Amino acid sequence: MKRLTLEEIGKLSGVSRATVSRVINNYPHIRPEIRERVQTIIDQTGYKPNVVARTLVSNRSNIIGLIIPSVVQQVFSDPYFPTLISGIARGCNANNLVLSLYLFDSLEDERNLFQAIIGTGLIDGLIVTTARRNQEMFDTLQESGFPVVFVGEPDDIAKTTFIDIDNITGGYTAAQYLLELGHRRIAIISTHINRSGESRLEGYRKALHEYGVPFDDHLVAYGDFSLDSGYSAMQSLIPHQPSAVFVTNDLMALGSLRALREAGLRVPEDVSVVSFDDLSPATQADPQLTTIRQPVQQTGKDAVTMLLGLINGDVQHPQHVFLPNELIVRASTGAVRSKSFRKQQEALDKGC
Amino acid sequence: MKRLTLEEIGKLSGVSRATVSRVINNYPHIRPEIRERVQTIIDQTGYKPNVVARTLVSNRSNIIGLIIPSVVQQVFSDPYFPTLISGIARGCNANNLVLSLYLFDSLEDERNLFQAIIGTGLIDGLIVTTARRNQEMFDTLQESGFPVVFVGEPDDIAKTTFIDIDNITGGYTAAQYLLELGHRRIAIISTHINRSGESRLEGYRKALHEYGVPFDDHLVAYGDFSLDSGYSAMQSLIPHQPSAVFVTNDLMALGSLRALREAGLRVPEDVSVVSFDDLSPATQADPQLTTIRQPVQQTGKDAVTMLLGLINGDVQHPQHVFLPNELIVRASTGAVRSKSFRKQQEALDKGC
DNA sequence: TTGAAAGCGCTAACAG
DNA sequence: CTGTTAGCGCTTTCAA
Repeated sequence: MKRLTLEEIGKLSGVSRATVSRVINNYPHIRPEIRERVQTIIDQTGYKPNVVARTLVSNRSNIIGLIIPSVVQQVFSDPYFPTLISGIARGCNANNLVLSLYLFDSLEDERNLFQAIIGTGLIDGLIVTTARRNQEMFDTLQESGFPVVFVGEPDDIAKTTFIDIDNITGGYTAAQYLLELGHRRIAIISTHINRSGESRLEGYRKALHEYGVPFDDHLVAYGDFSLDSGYSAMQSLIPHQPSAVFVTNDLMALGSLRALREAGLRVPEDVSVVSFDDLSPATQADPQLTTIRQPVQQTGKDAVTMLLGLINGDVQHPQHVFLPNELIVRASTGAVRSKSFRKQQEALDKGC
Repeated sequence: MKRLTLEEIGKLSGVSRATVSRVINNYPHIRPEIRERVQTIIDQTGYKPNVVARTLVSNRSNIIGLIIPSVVQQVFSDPYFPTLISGIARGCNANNLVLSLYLFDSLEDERNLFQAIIGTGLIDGLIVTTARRNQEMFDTLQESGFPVVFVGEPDDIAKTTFIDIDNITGGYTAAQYLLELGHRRIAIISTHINRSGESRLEGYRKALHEYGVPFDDHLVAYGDFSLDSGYSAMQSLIPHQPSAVFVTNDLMALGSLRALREAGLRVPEDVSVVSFDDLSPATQADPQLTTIRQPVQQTGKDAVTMLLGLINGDVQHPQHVFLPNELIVRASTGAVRSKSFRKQQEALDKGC
């Protein structure tokens, strides 16, 4: 199957290659019969323009890159990234963009490949997730002046265009819900691996403050968004007897649930659990999780739109977008129970 | 940040652009001092060759595409695909390849985009998963003569190059294990959505046959690899009182577990469950699943190697690779219990 | 060992 | 409305 060229299509239809090009690009001023003749030949031969040649002259490849700066293996243990990717893919499909995916095995790979991406003319722009802090990449990116949209609030907001959900409000809502249920000993499992997790903690503190509940360091633990880290964090929290815990993503909540179960604590009878994300683990869990739903797909889709705006130059640069989130109540939360009530309950249980 | 060209680097170093090109491509016969001089300029200026121009002339983009022919939303509910993607990404990194990801919202998208991919010179080859049967795409692909590696056994093996695990043996191992535990009423939840699922069923039948256990239609149900479908399938199986069930992927096993729990059946005391994949749901489940581990990452990595061989022409075309799999025993399986034993147990339970 | 020149397939002035 | 022409930035003969 030899590839045809514009020139050949031109010859076949008795016109110049320029005219064929015009037909293909829907240039208006062409004699209808010529347009038709050329189109027929194109259809018959199954000719397709060479996008590489087109890219070379137009300086637009219509390819955008997605960088997830994390070690490959970790990326997909959390359904967050797959979901984000599918949102981005949606956005690409809607805008005739091709998506290139850059995942890395090592930080060295990351550095190398990253250098190979920018300034080679292959891609028009980049979406970068703030999965993990990486100041070096961040700086290189900023200096390059290359069109980039970050997904997730970066540390250095000033000159960055990014999209994220409103993490502070999300954290606030979660804590507020527990407070309204009467909980006062509310633990939190947060993270330091990116800014978004810290913002959720900030929202939690804000809610506590507004309800006059003192912030207690003993009730704060940190993980890295993985199931195992949630498990360990919960174990460290249990001795401090929280009546509720806000876990800043679903996967860590799954780990918390396991730790609680192993400690003989029931959810939600003994401890209420609110998590964050509302991805598949939330409904796969037992009990199903009360959680803050964030529109991950939408985030990805909007990131594409923003990037396209940046590339086309019709969107001004440092632009910040925050998407809303909402509380989804399921089975892992309940009203606080008094100590005496719990005692009663235990007695009852022993009666069996 | 204006992009430099070969010509300009040449001017800066006082040589022709051809020489600069040779330096960059490690052409051997260059005077060392010239090479050094040019290299210095390249380093100082941070010059990077335009990969698009290079692709145009060399007819090699070093981009490969990954097509997952499924509706976007469904793709990522199963960790199988994310894991596969990460394996493929690994393979790409190891071979200096860029990965383009094609996901679709609708079958129409699928057709359009698919047409737009092949024969445009952008990508060198394609990895296609047989997530779902799609004869039309399959045929187009075959006719095109384009380098393609399928992941997962296709229906039409003859002229196809593909990689898969040995599903028949996997199914056989699962069933055999249950048979050795003494189970005779072994149900199966399989699927029709691709050949791999059917092969697992075939292995199951083979084991039953070898152990002289008659195949019972009532003990066979089908799903689509989703959690919900596993849930429904298990519900339809429960009335036929299997003592064990072989579920052909982890996600459906999660659904089965839920159905069993709701029916008041304990795992593994009342029903043993063996699943397939050994991806994250297997260890997130309660009890953790006995399952057939398939090397999904490796499959992806090897698929890249195969594709590269096809592209370079140093691998002959219809090539079939089957990767091994192994049984991982966890907590969801146990020896069969006699009816009388079960009765006793129930009596005991009631004593509480 | 190096340079000049042709050309990959396309778009976009510029004429006519 | 259409053809001619000049590149886009690179690789690769072909000479020198």
